[in-house]
Parts: sequence; structure tokens; C-alpha cells
Amino acid sequence: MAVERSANREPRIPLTRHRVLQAAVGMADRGGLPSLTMRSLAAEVGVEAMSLYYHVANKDDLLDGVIEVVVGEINDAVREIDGADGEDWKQVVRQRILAARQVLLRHPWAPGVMETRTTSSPLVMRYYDDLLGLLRRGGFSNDLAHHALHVLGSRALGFTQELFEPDDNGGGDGGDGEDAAAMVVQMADQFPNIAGMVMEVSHGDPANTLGWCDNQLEFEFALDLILEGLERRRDALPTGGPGDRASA
Amino acid sequence: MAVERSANREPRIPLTRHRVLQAAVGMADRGGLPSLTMRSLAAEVGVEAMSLYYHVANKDDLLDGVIEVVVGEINDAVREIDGADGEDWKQVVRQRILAARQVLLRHPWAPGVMETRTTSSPLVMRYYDDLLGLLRRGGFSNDLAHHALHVLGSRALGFTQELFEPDDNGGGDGGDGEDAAAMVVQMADQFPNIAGMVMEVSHGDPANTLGWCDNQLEFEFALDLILEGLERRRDALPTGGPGDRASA
DNA sequence: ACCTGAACACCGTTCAAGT
DNA sequence: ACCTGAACACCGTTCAAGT
Repeated sequence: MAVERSANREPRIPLTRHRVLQAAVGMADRGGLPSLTMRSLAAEVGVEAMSLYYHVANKDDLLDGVIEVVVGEINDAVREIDGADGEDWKQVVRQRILAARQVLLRHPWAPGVMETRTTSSPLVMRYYDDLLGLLRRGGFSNDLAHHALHVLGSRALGFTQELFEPDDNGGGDGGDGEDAAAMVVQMADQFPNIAGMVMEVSHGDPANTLGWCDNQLEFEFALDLILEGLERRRDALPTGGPGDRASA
Repeated sequence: MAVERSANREPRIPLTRHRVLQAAVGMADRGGLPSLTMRSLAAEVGVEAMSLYYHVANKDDLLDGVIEVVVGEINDAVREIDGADGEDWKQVVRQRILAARQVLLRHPWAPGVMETRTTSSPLVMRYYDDLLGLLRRGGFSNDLAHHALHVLGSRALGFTQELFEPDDNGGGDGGDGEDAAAMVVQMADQFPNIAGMVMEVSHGDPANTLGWCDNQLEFEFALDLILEGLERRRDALPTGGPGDRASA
């Protein structure tokens, strides 16, 4: 019987652009963005590094494609929400953005590389066009909807930069396994407001909160605040803003 | 008379960490972040690449230091505003954030590297502690002020990710020097909401607006919306929120 | 104390060449 | 059409060595 050569790497499927991108997303998910190099990706799909250049123009193109995959997932996750029977624009937008966020929590490296992309892909355009449609049907003028996109910014796609990562504290010097409360007291003279806030928000036990916040709760707090502010502005202006067709 | 050796590179000053960081900031300002390599930075200060490692632990440490310089500039720019006689917290916070933004407009590469830093420096802590103090004196509870920091996010330091860079459009394929209006019409079927918005917001002449927005105006619109939303929440809660000391 | 030369392991990428 | 080997120009970084 004929032997399948190198049975562990299944060289049957002839490697397509789509498979390259899928593998790249998987690598970044598991090993982080720095682990995604042309050479390591090639090894992952069982090929030499230079073979990738047949399916991908260069690394920039690879990253574009990888973002395309992620935004595709977002669009898929978001599409179901659009068809709901609810009429309130605020609820629909809220649900969509929270759904997008769920996707990005599976690809925590994606926001960082999204921000480096210059070319806006058709899928991103699709996402924003749909969002814009929701705002328009919700009674927003084009002018205000345009502002809304800017206010939401990256939050529209489901992510925000975290304030502090649960990684390091900027306060003390020696505290490795020490008592967190002692550290807060120690930095109370340098940063009294922060120390006081941590002490109070963490209900007197800073060990639970220091360097860590409930990101989901904070994300929703911010999102609701912004949506409420947008609604107030929509209701303030009847239809069109001032200075609409003033200049040529 | 004794000859100063290699007069163009003034090797008099023996090169300090501070000078290295200053040179690094200057390089990034002029040539962008990719131009800032250990080798090119060394050449800039008139030294071999390996000499930098005497003043800087590694490139990560260099980037930390470079951010330290930028945040130092922000703190300097912001300090003047604190001492004003105005009492309105919203005005003071607004002025501070807009001043921080002015600094970052001179270092457009800085936000990108800030987001990659994990360790929060004392200067960033200083900035947030001062901001927190302003909120507290403005009548915010610690809990709400904590939320406020999250809502503001990176905007507190004066920057937001831009929605679209004036770089590329995701719509057409062939339009290089073509009429912008024709391009909008062309993509009207794929992205009708975007096309309609661009047409209207640009007052019928999309050539002026396509791929470009007034970032200063959008930044202030978002900032004002957020500050207004925060104020409404401050006025809604008397002092402390519900569920304050419930759990152990 | 401050700087250097040579070397290492790693990138992305080109190009002519294989099947 | 799809893949490869060898090579290039560039990284950050180490280490023993110079003054």
C-alpha cells in the first residue's frame, strides 16, 4: 500500500489563502501576536516560509487578511441581532456592540493590529454602513450620526483600550507578595486620590481590586453613557443642525 | 591649538540617558516610529549601537523612557491649567485634556507605543491622580470617578484612535485621480448609508470631506458628550451608589 | 566609567530554480 | 500552478575586550 508521506502534517490540501489566514488567526490566538512570523506560520501549515508569498503578497497583506477574518466573525455575530423585532435603536446598537466585543475577547491581539491597518476593508465598511443605517432609522440626522461614529470610535467595533492591565503597579518598589493594603497606604502620600479611590471602591479590601477592574461593567457603563448622550443630542435638534448648507 | 576631533558630532558631552531619550523622541518625531532603531539612534547621537545598552537596558526600556519624556511634557502643559481661578470642574478637565492633546499632536507616534507599554509609569500615575483629584473636588464619589476614568479611557490623556486615516478609501477600485462625487455614487449601492452621509455632511461636495474629518471638532464633540453624561450621573446619585458595602 | 568589534539568532523578502 | 534553497539586508542583543 502507498505510504502517505509525513502523515502528521497532512500535505493533501494544497494550501490556499484562506487556510493561511485561518492558521495565522489560530497562531495569534494561542501564542500572541509576536509568535506570528512568516517562518513560524509556514511551519504551522507544513510548508517553507517562502511558499507563503504565493498566497499572500507580504506580511502587511497577511495582517490585512487576518483582520478581514476577524471582522468577518464580527459581522456574522452581529447579523443575528439586526433581525430582532425590537424597535429601540439604542438597544439594537448596544446589543450589536456587545456582540462584537465578545468576538474580540477571543482575539485579544486583534485591536492592536487593527489600529495599525491603514486601508479600511470592505467588511469594516459593511459594519459601519449597517451601524449608520441603524442610527438613521433611529432618527439621527446624517450630521449627528457622523459625530456618533466618532464618539463611539473603536468602541463601535467592540473594543476600548484598557486603562490598566492587570500586570504591574506603578506605586511601590519592593512589594512582590506583600499585603496589597500596605502598598496602598504606602503610595497614599504620592497619589492620595488614587489610593483613596482604590480603598473605597474595593470596599476596604484593595487586594481584590488593585490593578484590576471589571472590564465588562466598565465597558457597558461607558457605552450607556455615550448612547444616552447621543440620544439627548438627537432629541435636542429637530431635524437638521445649524449651518447645514451654508458654505459652497 | 588642540583640534576638536570630529567636529560635526560634538563628542564632548559624554552621553547620558536623558540625551539618549531626547534624541529618540526627536527621531520618532521626524522619521516615524519605524525609523527609531537601536542602530540608527546610536548613529544619531554619534556612538556605536552597543553603547546605548550602557544607558538603557534594552529597547523596551528605551520605549518606556521615551513615553516618560512625552508624559512629562503633558504634565508640564497641564500644570498651568490647574492653577486657574475657574471653579467648574468640567471646564478645568476639558482644558487639561485639550492641552494634553496638543502635546500628543506633536508626537503622533506616541499613542501607539503608549498602548504597548504594560508598566504604568509614576508620571502617568501623577496625571491620573491629579485628574482624579479634580473630579473628587467637583463632587464625584470615588465610585463614579472610577467609572469616569474608564469612560474617558485614552481620551483622558488627549488621544483617541482616528476613525479613518486620510489614506485610502475602501470603496472603488480604479479611482485614482477621479471625481470624488462619482466615487460616492459608485459605492452608493454597496454602502448606501455611508454614501448618503458623506454626500450630506460634506455639503454636496464630497471631495472636501471624503476620507477626512475635522478631528479637533470630533474630539471636542465626544469629550463634551462624555463630560455631560458624567455630570448627569453625578447629579443623579446623592453621595454613594447602591450596593456599596454589601459584600465582604 | 564609558565605549567598542565581532558574533549570534532572528526577522521579512527577492530571485532564480525546481516539479 | 505551486513550492523551494540560497542569499540579502536588516533587526535586537551578548560578551569579552578595549581605554
